[in-house]
Amino acid sequence: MKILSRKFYARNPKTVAIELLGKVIVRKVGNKKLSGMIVETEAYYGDKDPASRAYKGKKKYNSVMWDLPGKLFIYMVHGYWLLNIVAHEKDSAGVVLIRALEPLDGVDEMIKNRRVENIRSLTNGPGKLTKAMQIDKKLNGLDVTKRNSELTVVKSGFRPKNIARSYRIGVTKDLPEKLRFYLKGNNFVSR
DNA sequence: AGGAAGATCTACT
DNA sequence: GTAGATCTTCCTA
Repeated sequence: MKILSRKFYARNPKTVAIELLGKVIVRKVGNKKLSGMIVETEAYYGDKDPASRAYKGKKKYNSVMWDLPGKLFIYMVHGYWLLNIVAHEKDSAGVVLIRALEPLDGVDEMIKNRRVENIRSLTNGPGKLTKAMQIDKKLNGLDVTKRNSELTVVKSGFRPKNIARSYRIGVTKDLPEKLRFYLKGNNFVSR
């Protein structure tokens, strides 16, 4: 399957968030392959977005938000790592948060990582999928457009329809715009 | 030193 | 379905 190019991410975060639905995240751990289809995303802007990590300006921990589109931005909230992909037009900041996946390859391995039996609760939340796929701070800044990366995003045969949108989840200061996108009816969306 | 943060789990009504 | 405890950085004072 074809890896998404840098150009794909070099657009408005909202556009990228919508188009990432139905794509597949491939995580390589040693010789094991874990993968899952993206079923839920949220868009975050730069300094105009009070919920964004970029809102208060460039800091050491968030500087990758201004970096090349297609890089990973990973940070900790309430004890969980959250997976974001940098997406923005030239000279700005922005990311797309990956909120939920539908597991494809390596389900056994994910069950081991998560210590749950229920497939449905394996990756149906932003903190859960990072644990299932062994994603943490070490992958911050990783370029997902390179074929040999430990984590890549590829096209798939899925043609998502029934895309629904809502306000972002858990955000204390949201924008007056619906920036969460998910596949309606999919069993793996977070709520 | 103290607190907030894009969440999750558990234990209930 | 909601409520409360707890999770681990990084920020602010």
